[in-house]
Formats: sequence, structure tokens, C-alpha cells
Amino acid sequence: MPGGRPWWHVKLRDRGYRMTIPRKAIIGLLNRSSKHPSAEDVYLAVHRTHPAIGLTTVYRTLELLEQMGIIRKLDFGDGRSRYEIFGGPRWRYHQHLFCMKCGRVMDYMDFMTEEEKLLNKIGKALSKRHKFKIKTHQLHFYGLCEKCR
Amino acid sequence: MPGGRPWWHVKLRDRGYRMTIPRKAIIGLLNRSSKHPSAEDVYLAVHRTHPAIGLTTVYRTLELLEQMGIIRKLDFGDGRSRYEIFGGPRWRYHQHLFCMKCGRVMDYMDFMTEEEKLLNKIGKALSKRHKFKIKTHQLHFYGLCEKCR
DNA sequence: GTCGATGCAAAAAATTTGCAAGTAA
DNA sequence: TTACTTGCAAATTTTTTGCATCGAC
Repeated sequence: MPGGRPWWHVKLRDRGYRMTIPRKAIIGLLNRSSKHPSAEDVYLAVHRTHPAIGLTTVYRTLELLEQMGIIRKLDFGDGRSRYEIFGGPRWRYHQHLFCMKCGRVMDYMDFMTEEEKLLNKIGKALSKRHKFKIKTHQLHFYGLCEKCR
Repeated sequence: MPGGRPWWHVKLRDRGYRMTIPRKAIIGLLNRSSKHPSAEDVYLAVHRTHPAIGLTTVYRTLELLEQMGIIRKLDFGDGRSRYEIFGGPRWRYHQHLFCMKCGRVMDYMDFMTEEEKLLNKIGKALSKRHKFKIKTHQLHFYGLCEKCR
């Protein structure tokens, strides 16, 4: 439905959060990007069009969006978190490749049916055997991208 | 062979590194522990028996051991890295459950044959299709442990 | 107008670096 | 003895917090 409010707008409003300019800018950027930006990347990007938006707001907004299930936080062990749009009608199950040299993150979607099936099966079994309430999982492949190897 | 030098000792010596008291203490602790301690946890633990060992040395030693392939760094996105013994004759392929509330990490080894097989297959395919030289992968399940849920 | 949201400055937390002194081989 | 290691203090980097002001509804 063109012209309707985006799904995240509805999601935030329904829980009583206000749709402010910084929030629009930050979600908009993440929705447009496929680059898995860090908090600072997000700050620098939105800062270009909205110089008034501060880094603190970026951090606070990212945390809110994560808790709302609108974005997902990814951690590859290099000391900074990265973010990507998570929910919404267009979203598809996928995982990530991380370049250990340049830090680039790529989505991949090969074997997803097989993978999702096995990992869900493992998840269920683990919940029972280890008395662990599983919420989610992440599979990261680490290596060197085309440019870096 | 009882009385022989441990495998990590050999590994470090072979590459020209000295076997110092701090290094012995830190590797020894990690070898004994199944708790996936953070750098600070390691520091506090070795500090009890070796009060002269500083936090800086712990960080430097952990980095060295990781590069030697003696330990593995784990990142669950809560702002601190955790470590576990990685190589050695007794080591077995496994992955981790992370409690989002208390931060506890548990190893699991269920379905490892199946999982390892699929993930290696995916890894190979990804290497080709995405021109990515894959070094390793990590699969993390996130949830709530028995005590926390 | 009200109360949530923001920006700035300062603080906190995790990790890294410079350098003089210590020590394994 | 010689160079690798270490500890301390200081610096960096990433993220969080306090608080007065601003702005969405």
C-alpha cells in the first residue's frame, strides 16, 4: 500500500513511542542500507542530512529499535556492534560472512532452508536437554573477503 | 605422557615465545576452567594466586594465545569478550548457549556430527559463491538459562 | 501543556599503548 | 647478556548516564 505508514512506524506508535525526526532518519537509513553499519557509521550518515542529531541519540535509538524487534544487533568480536533491519514484511532469514581484515559484513542466503531446519531442530533439543529457553541464534562465518585475501 | 610438557608449552616454545609465570598461570586457568571467563575474570582468578600479574598482561597474553590457536575468543554482544581453551588433543567440536540475563555460557555437543557436516558444506559453498576465504564459524544460541527464566 | 525525547558534557567500561624495569634462556 | 616480557600509568575506543531543554501529540 503506497502512502501508508511504514511497518516500523506503526510498531513504535502502537507501543506509545513518538515518531521523531531522529528516529525516522535512523530507521530510514538502516532500511535503505545493506551495509550493517556500526553506531558511529549510522551517526556519520544521518549527521550529513541532519547535523543536529547526536551520537547519544543514535545509541539510544538503536537500543530502542532492537528491543522493538525492528533491528538486530550483530557482534563479530572486533569491538563494535553492527546493526541491520530485522523485522518487516520483506525480511528473509539469512546469516552473515564477516571479513576479519576489513570488517565488511555480507549477507548470505544459500542453504537457508536446510540450515533453518537443522538449527531449529537443534534449538528445540537444546531447550529440553539443557533447560534453556532459546530466543534466537546467530551463525557467523569468519574469513577474508575477495579484496582482502 | 605424564610429566611431559603440555601441548601449549611446546606450541609457544616452537614459535620462539618464552614460557613465563604469567603465561603459565593464565593458560593453566583456562585449561582448568569450563566457565568461559572474560579478561577481567581471568585477571581476578590469577590475581588470587599471583598478585603481581597485571590486567595488561592478561590482555596481551590472551591475544597471543588466540593468535597461536591455543584459545578462542567468544563474543556474545554484551560488551565483553570471553575465552576458552581451543586446541589440544582433548578438544572436541562444540558450540555455545548464552544466557541473555546472567551472561552464563554453556557448551553443548548435541547434534555435532550433523551440524559440523552441514556447516562445513555451507562453508565450502560460500567460499566459492561469495569469493570468501572462510577460516572458521561460530554458532551461538541465545536465551535464558534454567535459573534466569 | 505535558511528558517523552534529545543534545551536550561528563562518566563509565573495555581494551590498548608507551616506556622503564624485570627476567627467561 | 640479550632480547622478550611485564607492570604501571595514561590513552583510546565504545557505549552509557545526568540533566536541562526541546518538541510530538
